[in-house]
Amino acid sequence: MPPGTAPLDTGETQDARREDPSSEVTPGAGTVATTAGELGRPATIRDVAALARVSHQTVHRFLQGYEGIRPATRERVVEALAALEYRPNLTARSLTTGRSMRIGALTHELDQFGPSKIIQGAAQAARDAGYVLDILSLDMGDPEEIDRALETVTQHDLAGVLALASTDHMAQAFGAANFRVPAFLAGEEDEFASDHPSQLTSVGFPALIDHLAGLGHHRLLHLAGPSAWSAARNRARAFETAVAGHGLVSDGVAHGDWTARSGYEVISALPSDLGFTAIVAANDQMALGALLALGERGLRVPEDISVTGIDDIPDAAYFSPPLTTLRVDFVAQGRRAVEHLLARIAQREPADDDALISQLVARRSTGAAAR
Amino acid sequence: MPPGTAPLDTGETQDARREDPSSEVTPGAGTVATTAGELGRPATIRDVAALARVSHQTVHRFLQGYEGIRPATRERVVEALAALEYRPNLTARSLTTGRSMRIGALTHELDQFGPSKIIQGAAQAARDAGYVLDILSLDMGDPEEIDRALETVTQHDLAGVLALASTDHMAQAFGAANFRVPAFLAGEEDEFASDHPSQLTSVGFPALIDHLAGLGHHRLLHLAGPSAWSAARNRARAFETAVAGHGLVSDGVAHGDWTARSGYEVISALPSDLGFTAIVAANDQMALGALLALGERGLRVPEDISVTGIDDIPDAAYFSPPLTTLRVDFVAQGRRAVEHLLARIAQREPADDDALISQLVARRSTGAAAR
DNA sequence: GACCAACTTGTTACCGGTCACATTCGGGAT
DNA sequence: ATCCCGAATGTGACCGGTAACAAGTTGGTC
Repeated sequence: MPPGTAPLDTGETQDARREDPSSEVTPGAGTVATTAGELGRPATIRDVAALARVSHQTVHRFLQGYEGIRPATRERVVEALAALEYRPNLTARSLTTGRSMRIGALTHELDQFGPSKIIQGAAQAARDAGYVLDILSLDMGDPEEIDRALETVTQHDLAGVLALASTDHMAQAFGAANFRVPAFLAGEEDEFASDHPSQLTSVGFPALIDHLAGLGHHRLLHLAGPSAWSAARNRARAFETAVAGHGLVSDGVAHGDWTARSGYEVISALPSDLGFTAIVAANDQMALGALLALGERGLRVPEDISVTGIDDIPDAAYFSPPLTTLRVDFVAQGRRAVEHLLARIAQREPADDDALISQLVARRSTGAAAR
Repeated sequence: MPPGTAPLDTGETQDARREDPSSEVTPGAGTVATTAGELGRPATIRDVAALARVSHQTVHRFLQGYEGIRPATRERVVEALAALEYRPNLTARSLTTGRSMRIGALTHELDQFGPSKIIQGAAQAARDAGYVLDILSLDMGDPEEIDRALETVTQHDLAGVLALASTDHMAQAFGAANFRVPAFLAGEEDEFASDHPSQLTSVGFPALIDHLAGLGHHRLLHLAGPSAWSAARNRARAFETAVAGHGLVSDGVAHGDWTARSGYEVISALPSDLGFTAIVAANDQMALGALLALGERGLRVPEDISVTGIDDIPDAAYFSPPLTTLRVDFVAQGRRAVEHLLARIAQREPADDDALISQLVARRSTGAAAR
């Protein structure tokens, strides 16, 4: 279903008004009493009250779901509400209550699979709880960017802030920040650790290494992400742990920057005599680059060498060959982060969550070790 | 630089307060006069005024950049502002002014390359203009989703709404909606049309077809997107036009759904005797699927058949083989959409924009036509 | 029919900026 | 010194909800 693309147009425009003089207006009933949908200011609670010939407070009570309103009164309110197409002004509401129903999400690299999926999950969870997720996508690289974002955040009164930090730099900046509202600083979900509650080897990083070991691989190369990323470190650590646990040999760690290009370059630069028989890339993109580099070196995958990724991006199933990888549930991570934040906002303990466990997805990029 | 992934953590938390009793408090100067960063209510304009021994209006004037404030007075205000760590309350501001500095962006499929890049550009442009972009990612498929989103939009008073419609369904829903604020409904940027102002054949869709023609290809297959997407129709139309313009033969149009899977399945399902020598996919993902399917059919790319995509997603350069494609500037599209909206909000004419022209990126997936 | 409690409804003030208007201040001219 | 005028500053109301409290109704009881 998902499209690969969705660009924009020359721009149809539309006006923010509508002709619909379907309702009656009480003549002289206050300043406004505009007809529904007219271009004038939207109806307020007092306009509704005037039309219904009650006090604004009665309208307010109705909107709050208060039961003790006489049926006759209630009916007039309902009618006025409909006639004026009343919509509560959330700005005014949050000014008095001091609470808003908006959560700010500070993130970056939104064009990447992981972050965007996390945001998707977070947006879902927020919406389910009646909140709106305001996404503030930071442009890293600009050092002032974070400061400006924080400034923004503190001004738009938010119910809470979700700070999605991927790198140490961001984590540090967020950690030092004074958001003035409940904040939840989320970093890397360490779901690859082998000391996980679940001892199953059929899932998670151990499953991946187990899979490779079962195919006869002994020497493995880890193609890691940049070490400033907690995700990269966690994955590298999980790799080492799992390798050691299986009595295999790590042939060292090469560092890329998550991109396919870096995977390509790292593998291309390797000396001609590869000591390992399998490459465990820290994400699918780098695995993609590795596949290309291996092909150019005349090595077949998986006959000569096996390659695995992490994430299971949608395209991974259609690489040449289709990539064996660990599926990560980013959406759940985003949802969980919001739930934690909501708990914090409500000043209650967050629900214990199940461990997120990545799933091994075996495809054709892994095969029996050569010779 | 971009990461392939960025998951979350077990959740470091942080409190929204800070110990910093660095500033002096005027004893008894009003109700508040809290020390900076304390957990009490944030300082208001009146708190600042009390501390500076001026009226709230003077503080207001200062904040507005009013020049006519006596130096001595000004200094007291500046000090009070700093001491109390004053931050304007944008909620209160927009309540009175009736204007907010927030733009809502209705979109969907945010996990896809095109949409996320568009949003990135839109967020940039919005920020440059001092606005914040509130991203409302819709979950298509749920028919009520759009209605709820519209409800949300009308309640959170926004300066304007950017409706990014990819499909006819969404365009229709947005078109029928009453946003009550300036709105800009953006659809597919038709940058592939061959009747474009620019007659250059070195860019855009004609360049792609020209490239293929130059390699000796005569019969081409278009692997199109779902026809409910305006982008799919535009690209298909541009394909037909360009093909006709070069005296080539279109071998028909096959429809996918933008995914690699659909590209794979469509190409796999083709009869064994392919009449064409090149596949022009409407996006890179489908081209990826096509590459895999062709490989499985024993066809080499580009020796036996050439394949092209559209978008130039970052991974396309590392497909096996690297994909010849048209690079589309989604970021610019997003930026442009926001600029149009801002013009509409300011009730001025939008600046004429240059035509967006996709660039041919020739890589190794295209080669001389077989035989 | 009077009286009281419970139920309905209304009144007023407030949130934190902004706006329109009023008032006070300061310095030059007389 | 006095007067005047523009510059500087202050006052009060308002935006659209919400909250606290007050007032008006209703119904039941004696």
